[in-house]
Amino acid sequence: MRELHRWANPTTWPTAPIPTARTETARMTSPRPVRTRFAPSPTGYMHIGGMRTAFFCWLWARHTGGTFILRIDDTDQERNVSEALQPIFRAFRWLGLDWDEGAEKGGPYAPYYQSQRSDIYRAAIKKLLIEGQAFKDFDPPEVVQQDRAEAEAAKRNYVNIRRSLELTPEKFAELEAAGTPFVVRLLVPRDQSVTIHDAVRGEVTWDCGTMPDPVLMRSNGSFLYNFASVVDDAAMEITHIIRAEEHLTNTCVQTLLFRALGSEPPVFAHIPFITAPGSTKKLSKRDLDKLRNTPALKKLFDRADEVFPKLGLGDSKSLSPVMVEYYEKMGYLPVGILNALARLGWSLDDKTEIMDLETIVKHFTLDRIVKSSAGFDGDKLQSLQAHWMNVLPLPEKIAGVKPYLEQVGWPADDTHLAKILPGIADRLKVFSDILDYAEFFVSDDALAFDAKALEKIRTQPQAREIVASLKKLLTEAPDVEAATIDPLVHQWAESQGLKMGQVVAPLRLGVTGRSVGIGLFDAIALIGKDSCLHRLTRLEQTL
RNA sequence: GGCCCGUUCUUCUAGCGGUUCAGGAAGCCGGCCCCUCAAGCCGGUAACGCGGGUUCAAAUCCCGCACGGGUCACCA
Repeated sequence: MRELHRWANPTTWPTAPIPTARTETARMTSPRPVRTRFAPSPTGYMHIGGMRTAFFCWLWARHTGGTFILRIDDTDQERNVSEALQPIFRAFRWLGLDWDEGAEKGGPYAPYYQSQRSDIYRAAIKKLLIEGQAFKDFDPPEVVQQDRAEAEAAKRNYVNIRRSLELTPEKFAELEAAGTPFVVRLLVPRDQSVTIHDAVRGEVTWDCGTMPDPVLMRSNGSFLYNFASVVDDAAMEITHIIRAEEHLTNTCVQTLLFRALGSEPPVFAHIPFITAPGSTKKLSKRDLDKLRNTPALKKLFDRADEVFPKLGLGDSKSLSPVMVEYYEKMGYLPVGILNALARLGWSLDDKTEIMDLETIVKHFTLDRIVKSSAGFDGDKLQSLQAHWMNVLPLPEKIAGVKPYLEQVGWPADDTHLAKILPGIADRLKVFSDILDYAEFFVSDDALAFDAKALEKIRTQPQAREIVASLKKLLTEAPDVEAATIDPLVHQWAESQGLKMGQVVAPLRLGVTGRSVGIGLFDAIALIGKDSCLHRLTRLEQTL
């Protein structure tokens, strides 16, 4: 107990650098170089909405030639911070969003973990206490709760009662001497109001008369986010705080804190939420069940349930579209994700949709951020992704697809893939889509015939005879290049008075095991004569 | 409930008083192409929350209302 409260007397506190106020002249002579930060707490995963916020911070820094900082808000040190941080770093690295200062990198304002900055917060508390801008509140939590309950019952807005400020100096000294627990609260100037000029929302004003004095330091000596965050932003010379709209209300307190600390508040930019399309609720990991049923997201969930089990990665519950990792594991391209994220609440002009990173960086400005919330549309994402996958050079496609093939035990060499991938062409939207093309990778006997397609062929008249004739045709063909087989099959169909559909369907099923896929004659050429014949024989036997 | 924010097609958005009976993209529908699927091309679909002002003129400015959201912790 005693140890816990050794901070009771400010004069015994260690000194640490106190955030310094920038001088008026320095500010006026030249605009400060932009410094933005993203400050995640170690949650064990990276939320797609958080990623978009981080992206905007990064973009603003890159657009202005400024500095982007990754700071860790780990004031609750319960969990294993290092482990819970890995997915976050991983997401940044995967997307290619680098940071100039911060966790795992260091920099002139180190440390960048809040858990390591207690001395700095302590010094700031001391300063505020000495200056009378903050005060010790000895009211125990029960009393505060009681006050709050009473205010609520009376339908009054709750404002804390400053009993500790009414104490006589003697009583105050007595409480201190006895080591009575206390919290430190900011003394809110209740006769003032706070106005900010938000870069996105414009002028926003709050009346300080109706707000409680926020707690800065808990009775156990730890600090609150709102306080630590401002101390850090001031100390790290952050010029632009770009963050989600949910923090807008915090901004009043934080502005007051910047002022109290003698620091010029940075420019705030509160960006809109990402929601589920058709809803106005924040996209949250908590209501996955609702999300999976929203039309614009359903496909993403369904695909996860199809693909992730094959890869031994669980399903859409363990790896859902609200997590950045979903996209990485599914085989999306960073440029596709970034393009989609950029278009969520920001636009370049009235028509540009396809943008690479360089274009986005070049044009990104805060004033073009939209004010209203943005629904995360899986279809739109998919279409952007499809574009970028389509323009990806072949060697990169090969490299992207290989890990998936290895994972399911269908290894293929580059030469083989260099033939197959151009055939699959734009049907490959994400790398894991390669898993849909078993026909090019599995052995003839391992190839499964699609049940539905098989049923359909069975009901088709003369299916067996057609397959038998096609086998003969293939056997006698000089080669199985598309340019050879295509006309041969056409001629034969014509000679038999058959429509191409009647001929192609069984042939496709036999050769690829499915009723859909790439151009049939290209498929035949890729699979090769022997395999095609072998597979057709198998089909004959099953018919 | 107090305070704060938001509201243009199903979705993402353009629009900052006239050049817009509102433009682009995704979706959806139809057509072309075609051995299927995908892509591509062509065409179609569909919006300024409501009510008052201001103005010669309003999606655009002002005021109400409604609806949605956020936030009100010794959480982050």
